[in-house]
Amino acid sequence: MTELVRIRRNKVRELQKSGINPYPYRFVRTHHIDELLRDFDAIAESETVVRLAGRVMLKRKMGKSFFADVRDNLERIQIYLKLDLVGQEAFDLFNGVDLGDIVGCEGTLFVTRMGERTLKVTSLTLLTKALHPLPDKHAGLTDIEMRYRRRYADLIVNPEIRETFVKRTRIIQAIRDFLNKEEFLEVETPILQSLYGGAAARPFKTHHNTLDISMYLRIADELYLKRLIVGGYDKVWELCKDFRNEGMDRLHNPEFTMIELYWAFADYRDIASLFEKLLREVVHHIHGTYKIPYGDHEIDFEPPFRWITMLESVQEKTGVDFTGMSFKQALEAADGLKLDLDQDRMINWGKVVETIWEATVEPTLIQPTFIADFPVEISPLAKKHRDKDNLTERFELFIAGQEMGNAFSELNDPMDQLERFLQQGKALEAGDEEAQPLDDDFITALAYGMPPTGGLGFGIDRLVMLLTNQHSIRDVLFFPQMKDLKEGSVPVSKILAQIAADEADGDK
RNA sequence: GGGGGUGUAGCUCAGUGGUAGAGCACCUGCCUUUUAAGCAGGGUGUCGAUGGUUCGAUCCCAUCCACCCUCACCA
Repeated sequence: MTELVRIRRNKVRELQKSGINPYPYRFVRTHHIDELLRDFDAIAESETVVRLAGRVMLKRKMGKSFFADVRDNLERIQIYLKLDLVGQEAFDLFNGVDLGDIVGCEGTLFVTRMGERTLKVTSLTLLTKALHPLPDKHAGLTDIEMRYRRRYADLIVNPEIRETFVKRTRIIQAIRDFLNKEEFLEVETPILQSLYGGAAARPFKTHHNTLDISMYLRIADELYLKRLIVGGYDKVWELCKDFRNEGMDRLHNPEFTMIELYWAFADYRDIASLFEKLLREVVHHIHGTYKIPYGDHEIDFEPPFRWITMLESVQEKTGVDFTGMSFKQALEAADGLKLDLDQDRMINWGKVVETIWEATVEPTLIQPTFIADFPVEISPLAKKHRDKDNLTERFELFIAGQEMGNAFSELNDPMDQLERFLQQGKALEAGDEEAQPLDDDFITALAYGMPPTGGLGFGIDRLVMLLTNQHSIRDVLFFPQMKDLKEGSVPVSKILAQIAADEADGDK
């Protein structure tokens, strides 16, 4: 490794000695490569002189000429460079070019004997010398750890994965366009908070030196957006980076992105219609159709999505209707189902229903399905159902067996909300690190009166996974969280420092 | 946290209780329409780390580190 870098570094020094800057400032392009390929015949026929820039990915020497593949943002093209045409200086320059170097080329287009569309170079500029060798030219970079740790290298040699991230951006843009059209106001609320809330999760804690107070990275922006509804905004939303100090796996990264939106004077049915419409538009915008592949499945986003209550769905799968049962009756009924259930979790009627639902219904929800009317015990931020005892006005949307959104008719009774905070406070004192602390100012806001409001939160990372057919959150994040490398790794900077030291010695 | 797997050259990977291998990359030479260009020559390595067993360990054992899968946890 050191030897490979040293060879390239020596080329840099040789260039500098002969007055060539291996890291120049600017190169004016006339075309991107995709544009050249699109209008190839016309540009070739008119012998227009074009200028392109990109990274050298392949290089073939043929005596007094070279062929090379150059890639820019979107496309690759072959360049042809021969001594007669470019002169000895440029020929020698290109002879020293390594795979991974970035070059600028000027020339005209032609088609080779083998039928390859090619740029005949008349002038060559080295734009950046790469000191680090590129991964193998055809095996590429497959080591998943290296792909996450050095995403830039992954993006260089696996250009198809760039598509996933472009789609991610387009998905967010489509959502933003939709919400703008629906007259939702995009807002920004604090990420750094002196008090966290709005979800059950352990926060990341930090310290503000000047104020000498503890601060937290937000775990949700719910409580701030609701304050804005109190303040009189009708429809607000935020693209929010949230941070949760919890386990990591295929579906969880400590830093992730959600969208939360709140809509005054609306209830959870209004939210469901809005969400359905939003997904329909986004899916169509990205795929041009409503049917998309995900793993072995084909997901059909053609609305309306199925709407079924949690209790109905349980009855459908188990034949048992838990409606109106006492806690004891529910436990007995659960026992009769002969499922392998975690008994410790089933501490009340709502938990029994949820546990059975998770075991029997959740994995079967492949096509978009709204599960509605959750038990009140497991829905502390949702308003009680207007007609049904022990239930709340809440839904979650499931697609491909994964939760894709969570919505309520929001709880806006300050007395009720205070009680729930006090309960949470007890849990916090008892050692439940995920319990929510009392947010006095939020209670104050509710005391001023929050109109009836529907709210929705949905994870962007998971939506992107769904729409790009990816199965790990790390594949839709440019830079997923990784542990630092300690033993056994030799940082590139150490190699460069060694070479710098050797050069200093040599110059004496 | 439990279970399973992986870690060898810049990259992709073989392999062995006795001085470490291939392809590509890289270096030297030849080749002016090649294309995974070709031909001739050259191994550039902390075998993830630390201990142990052994005359001798990359290999066997222990501990640790990183990553992946899975279960548990998860408003």
